[in-house]
Amino acid sequence: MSLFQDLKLKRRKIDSRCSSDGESIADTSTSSPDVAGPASPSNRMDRSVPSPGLIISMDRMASSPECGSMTTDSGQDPNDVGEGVKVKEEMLDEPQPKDAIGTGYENGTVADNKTEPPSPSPSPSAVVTAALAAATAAAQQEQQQQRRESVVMTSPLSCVVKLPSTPPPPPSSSSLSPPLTWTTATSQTNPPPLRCYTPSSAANSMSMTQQYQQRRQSVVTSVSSAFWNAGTQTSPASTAPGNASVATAAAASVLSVCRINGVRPELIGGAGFATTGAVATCNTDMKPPAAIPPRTTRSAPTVIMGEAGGVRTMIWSSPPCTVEQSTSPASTGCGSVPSTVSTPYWSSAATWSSNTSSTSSPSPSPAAVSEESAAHLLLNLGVAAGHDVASVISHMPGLRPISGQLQQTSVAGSGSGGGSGGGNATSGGQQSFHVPLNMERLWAGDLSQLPVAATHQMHALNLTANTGPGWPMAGSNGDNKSAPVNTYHQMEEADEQEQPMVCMICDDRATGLHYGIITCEGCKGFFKRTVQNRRIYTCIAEGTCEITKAQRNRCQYCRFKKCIGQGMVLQAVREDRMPGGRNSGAVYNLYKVKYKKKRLPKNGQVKMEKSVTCTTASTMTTIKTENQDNNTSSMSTLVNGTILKTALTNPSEVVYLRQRLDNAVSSSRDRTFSIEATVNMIKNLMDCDEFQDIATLRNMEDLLEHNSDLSAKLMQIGDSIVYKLVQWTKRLPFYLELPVEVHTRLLTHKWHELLVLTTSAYQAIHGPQKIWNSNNMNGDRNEDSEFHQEVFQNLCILQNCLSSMMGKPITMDQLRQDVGVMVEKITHVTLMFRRVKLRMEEYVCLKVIIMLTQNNGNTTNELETIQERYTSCLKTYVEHTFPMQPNRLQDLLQRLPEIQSAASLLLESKMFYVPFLLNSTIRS
DNA sequence: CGTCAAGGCCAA
DNA sequence: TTGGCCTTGACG
Repeated sequence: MSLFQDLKLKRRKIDSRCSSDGESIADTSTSSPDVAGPASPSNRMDRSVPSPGLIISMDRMASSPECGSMTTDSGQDPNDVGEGVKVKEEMLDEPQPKDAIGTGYENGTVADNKTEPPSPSPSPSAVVTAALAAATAAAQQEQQQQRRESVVMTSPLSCVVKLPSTPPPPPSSSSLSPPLTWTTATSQTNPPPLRCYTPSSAANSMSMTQQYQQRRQSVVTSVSSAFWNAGTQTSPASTAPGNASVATAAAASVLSVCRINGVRPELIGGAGFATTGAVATCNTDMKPPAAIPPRTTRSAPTVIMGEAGGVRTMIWSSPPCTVEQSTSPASTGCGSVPSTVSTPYWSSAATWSSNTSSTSSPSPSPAAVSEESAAHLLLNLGVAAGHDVASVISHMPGLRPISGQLQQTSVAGSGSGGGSGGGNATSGGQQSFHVPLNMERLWAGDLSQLPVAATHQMHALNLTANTGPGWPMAGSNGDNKSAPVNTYHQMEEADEQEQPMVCMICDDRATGLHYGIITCEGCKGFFKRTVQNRRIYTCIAEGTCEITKAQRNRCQYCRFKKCIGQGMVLQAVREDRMPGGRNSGAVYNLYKVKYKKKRLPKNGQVKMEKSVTCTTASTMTTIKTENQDNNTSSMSTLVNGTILKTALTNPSEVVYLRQRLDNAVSSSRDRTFSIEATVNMIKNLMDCDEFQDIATLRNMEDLLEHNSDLSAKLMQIGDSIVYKLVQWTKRLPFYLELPVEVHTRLLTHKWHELLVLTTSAYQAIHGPQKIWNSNNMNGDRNEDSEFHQEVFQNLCILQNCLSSMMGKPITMDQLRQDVGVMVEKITHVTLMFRRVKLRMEEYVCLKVIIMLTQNNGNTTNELETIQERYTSCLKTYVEHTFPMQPNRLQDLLQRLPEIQSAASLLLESKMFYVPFLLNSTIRS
């Protein structure tokens, strides 16, 4: 008997003994987002949905200008802050994990000037760097608290609310005019630890109180926005009725009122569509561009289930093989179509939503969902999805489960019931309400669905979260040889040869692991045929048909939905239909069930216990060590034991562990990725990249028009840049693969290179294609002309912007002297990218590569490994996509030093150039 | 070489 | 169309 049989048996036995499992899960649903308080241990499963306490607190923070009033709560004297340094110390004094502070913060302070790159005007770079560090520090805290799963949700907030409520005494130095604040106000003897406390701003025309309020709010903004928005789909505003973000409302609309030709869409599977747009990033504080639509990508056959006229139907989003252009690598793999947006589900859903309001829908008219309800729904998605969503929904006017009643889950499967299906909606722990699952987001790091996923994984593992004595989890050292364990062993051995494994879909006799879960031959074949032939099923009932061995053929729709819900992986069905062999690691990573491949020995239980008996606390350390030692073996170890063990000892960590495992899987050096894996990796990168967002700064008009508040505007832009970079970092697939302090260090030292690359790439990809760019006989001279024209154009734009901003003319000579070389370098890179028709796929790889490039020789194995991974990824992509351009990869990589050089000049320049250099929208 | 998870075949 | 059985081929 293989291990999955073993696991199945165990689960069944434990299920029968631990019927309270579902109750314990359901308990968490009682925690309302409206109730401030520490995160419950149950909530720890969810890495993304803020704890209720967090949400409320941040809402208060964001809405109240008197955050400082909370200082009394933490015992701080509101007046006991005279300068920014004090603030920094307070922030650092927070009872947070030491490693949550990290070196990045220190690097980010101007006080630590030795860590700053040489700059004639260090303040500007330090300004952004410090803000970056501040925001990242908050992110660190968040990540730490998430990793540690300790209830320290208030810690990041404390660092904010401890900001003094009264202004610091005016600094003695500096009486510079506002426009020069950023460039020359830096006093080497009195460096601002945070850009918000730049002493020079004392010269501003506004009162010190006003300045201070502004600065404090700015800190609040930078810290809070980076914090709350990290990987969560909700915003603090979501908790404020009437103030829910557009994104939140849009997402709620997707959940509740969208129609495709009258069909309520319901994403039930596939790599799915992923949006990194509004929902994930909308921030009322930072005001990201509202005009930018949610960027949506698609990578795998995606199935949308909906209903029309009471008939459940299933729609293949689009023929996966026809999405890609002929030049795209994905043309070889339908299972992993990348990149280009094609009929995005979520964004289209928003459109549908808006259309719904103006057109009559054949389906029952969508209930008007209040924003408050929508916010509540979103807030509860992660927490309640795996529990008792119905109870949540039932309290929301206008919201109802799809089909108007509880239905078989599409996410967490049918639980212990096996073939009990959705009819039995109240069985313990069984999810009864359909919640759209965006698996791509989940795998990309958005773990807002984590409780569900964890539950799912538990089911997939055929285990329960029960960690009671009935489960042999610590037997290796002999200290767990309790009677229950022995009893269990005996029972298990006795049952082992009696009970066959059962299909997770229909409870028929299972024959093994098929497409990610344990199924029978029938369900295996059914799933394969459905995916291969892209069949469309409908359910004449309500999409809640029970799937058992006897009834499985009665409703294909519900059968397939259950397949998806139970975790069968669409991508595992091979596009090329090649028999035998193994699927790629990328596909295998999507599997819900990972188990020991080798048969257990006769006394295998003992050995297996050895592989799963580490304590949870040592899990991360174990992984890290394994990664450092040997990727292959560590992966094997992870697959074999760690996830299983974690599932046993601490189910809330399973998904996190899976992410580590996924990273480990793809961490093998010298690995040549398949094009499918490459496409998936690139797609993940693209999903987390706010390309436009970062290359098109907003509020430029404000910056140009109101020079009285210039420093504040610049600070806001700096905040925005920092915020976006931090958010990008946190969405990176390998985010959890590196310590937070490493991320901080990388951003601190690489932000300018990232911005230059982003700007150049955006200009090349989305910028105007100059007319002199084509059809000229004299190529060299034409390129030269193009270059000089573009440089001149950029300088003119810069000149106009600066003149407008500063209220006085800026001579071109002065401009050339200051930033001429830098503009030339950036322009050169841009032109090169434009000539080679740089693709987004390449850009996102270059971005990661350049960030991980260590110029000081301090390259670590981890960074190197990740960088090599994406270099290999880029190589595969380029070779596959541009087979006729053998030098393309080299050409692209050769731009990186140029970017670094330009970025270095940017760092040395006056920082008020940055917005204009980076903002692609003001060009052309 | 055994294992295992793909796809294929074909009778029902 | 289903599903039991077979073949295939990567992997350890």
